[in-house]
Amino acid sequence: MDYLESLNSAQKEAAVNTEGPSMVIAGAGSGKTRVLTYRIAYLIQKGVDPFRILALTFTNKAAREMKERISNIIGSSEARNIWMGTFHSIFARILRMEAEKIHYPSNFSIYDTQDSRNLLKSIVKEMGLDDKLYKPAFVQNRISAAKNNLISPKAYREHAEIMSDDEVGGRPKLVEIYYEYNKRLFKAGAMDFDDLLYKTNVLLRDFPEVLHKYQHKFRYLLVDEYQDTNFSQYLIVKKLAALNENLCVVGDDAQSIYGFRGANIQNILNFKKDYPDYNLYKLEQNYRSSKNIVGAANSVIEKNRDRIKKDVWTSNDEGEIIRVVRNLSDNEEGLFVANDIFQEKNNAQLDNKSFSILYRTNSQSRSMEEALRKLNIPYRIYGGLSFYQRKEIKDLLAYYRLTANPNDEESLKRVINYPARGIGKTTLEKITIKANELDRSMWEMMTTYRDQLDVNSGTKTKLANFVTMMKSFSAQLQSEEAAALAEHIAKSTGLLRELYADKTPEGLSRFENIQELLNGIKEFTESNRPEFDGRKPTLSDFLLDVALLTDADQNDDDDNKVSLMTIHASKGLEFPYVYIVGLEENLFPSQLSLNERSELEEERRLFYVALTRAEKKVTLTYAMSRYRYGSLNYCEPSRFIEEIDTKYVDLPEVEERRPASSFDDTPWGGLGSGGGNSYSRGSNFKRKSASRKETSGGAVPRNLKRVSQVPTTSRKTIVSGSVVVGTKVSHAKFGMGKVVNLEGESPNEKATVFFPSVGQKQLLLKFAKLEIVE
DNA sequence: TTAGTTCGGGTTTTT
DNA sequence: CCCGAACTAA
Repeated sequence: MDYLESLNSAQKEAAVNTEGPSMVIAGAGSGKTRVLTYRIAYLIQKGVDPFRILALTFTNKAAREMKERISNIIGSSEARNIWMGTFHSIFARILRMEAEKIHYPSNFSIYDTQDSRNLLKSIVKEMGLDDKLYKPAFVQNRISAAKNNLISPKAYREHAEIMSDDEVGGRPKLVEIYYEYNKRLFKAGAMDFDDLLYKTNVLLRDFPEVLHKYQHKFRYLLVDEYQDTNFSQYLIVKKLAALNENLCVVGDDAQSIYGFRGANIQNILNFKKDYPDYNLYKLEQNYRSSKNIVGAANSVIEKNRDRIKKDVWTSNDEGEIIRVVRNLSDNEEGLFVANDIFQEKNNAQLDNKSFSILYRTNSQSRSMEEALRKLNIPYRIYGGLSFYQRKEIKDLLAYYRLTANPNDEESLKRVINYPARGIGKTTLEKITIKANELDRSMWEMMTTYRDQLDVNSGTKTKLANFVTMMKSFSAQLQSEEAAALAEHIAKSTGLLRELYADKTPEGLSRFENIQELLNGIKEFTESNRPEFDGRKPTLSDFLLDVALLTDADQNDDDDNKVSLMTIHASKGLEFPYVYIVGLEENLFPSQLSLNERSELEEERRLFYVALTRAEKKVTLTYAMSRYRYGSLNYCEPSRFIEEIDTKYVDLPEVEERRPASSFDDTPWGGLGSGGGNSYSRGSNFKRKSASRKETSGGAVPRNLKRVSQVPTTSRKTIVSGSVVVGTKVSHAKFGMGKVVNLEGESPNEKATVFFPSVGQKQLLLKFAKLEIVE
């Protein structure tokens, strides 16, 4: 077991003390995954049966990679037998096996966020409630929070505080929606994401023999990213670990970024209470990042009040100082980043995969993508609209789900008239109403109780045809292999034909996506995973797998690409060069976090996570204006920038009297022209932020201030209307040029100007202080 | 019933 | 800006 020698003493202690409860508090980049990997490898080499190890990870990809590493260490494929995966996928598997105990079909459907939102929408409508008040997203969050805290509809009604919250908010009927929502899920044989954990708790609570079975089965429990577990998950772990208490949780309170999803840092603090004689291991040496990055990250996280004291340090090089780059607009921010990556790549002969661009919201990826495409830099976006959320994929999957579980209402509604079969809204409405009346599922109304439907005979025939088709699929569920049945369904429903007929580029790509899905199913059918015990996987096995896939789980054949993702998605990853973009007030930190200290602190932890992804170099960027809701907004730099201890960071110079000089920071300004970007440790920057604290109100007055500033400084410069195509102008940096085009409306007029020295540039008139030459 | 259009409203992060 | 709901015409 010489592999253990590569660990430092704290890591090694954490890896080899396998008995009893232990908690590993692991600073960013401190080799947490290594400890977890080695600990499991060590267990197996000591003779523990892999089937008796349960390891809960944050993504399925993390699980897959860890299994691979363990296999390499122990030199056998035994590792594949470990129960390793996300909470959701592991317990979905267990629920499948135990489903009938809680009166669910073993083929229960898993509703994703969209499905459950649609269901809520129809419930609100059916109950005749105002959907402005009972917004589906709001209702969904409220119910999700309840479920994550194991509050049943009944407990919800009896909870005075919750009920009065709803009352005050003008939503007294929320609890009724919750009741109905659960009822409908049950009737549809479906669970939402939260149910997978909730129902597991019910199962372990109401069936002692089941609890005992799994307590005995799982002799060793490991939980990664413990800081991101919610109460529901906490309780599952506590129950399963109660017998052997061989529980190891690993986490870092400073990286807790899923509070919005019910994650509770208290779980880390409670550990002490639940297991008083636990072992605590602190991993504080960072192996990932340079001294500058570690120092910067530490100086930021110190600003949080709620935290466990930790002293993360590194013996790595000093490294490069953190850059802050200001840009005029979101598009120019993208151009800057793309140009900068291009340059860094050439200077140091680096791979694309050394770079990562991190942002707060998915919508920010667009300007980055466009700029990268312009320079032909290959990139890959993680997250956003994932493959499995695309319409055509969801449509086909809905057929599969309906085949496995005909009561699945959301799937039924999705496909009953796609491709068009003449079963329209009216018919569907009639079925729903009657189904609610008789307390039956829609499917039952279309089969057993079809006579009771008040529809004309033509429609009845159409319904009967649909039912016959679906029944024929269901009949083949057990006999046919997943891949064969999947293809059969795609063809005989007419869905494939429909997409094939569409020759638009989008249609083409939709068709390709379907092919890709079918290929994926084929691959799945041929994989022979231990959980199938040698039997061939069916379509419903595939569905379980697919419902819980994360986008991060997607593999890419060619992985030498720049990575683009949200900071949330970057958790656990590392890159030599990291660009954190959009560092603006109201974006990062998010506008919605500004009212609560706890939420602002979560944003700060998010920033901490972003910084600590980097090994060598961090570049922070922000834009002075950004398109949001389709219109231009002015932005202030994020408070997080100035929270970094100034010795680790280079701030841009801000010349207050000449805002247009920010052109110095534009990509073309910096590109090639060496000293173009002049930064100093910005005292101006500081001064500005001080004034911000005085107006401690919201964003609005600040933005107004910024806008009104502009005209007062534009005496000699071009104002709207004073320039036409052909006008000769002069720019402080680019020299003489000629206007070749004008677009946009005042005050956002954009001029395309040709400069002999640098070529064509797009300039916003109100920023670029152009002087008219003739 | 369908397809095509307009209109209004909403946008954090994710299993 | 992008989506879905509502409306309109065939």
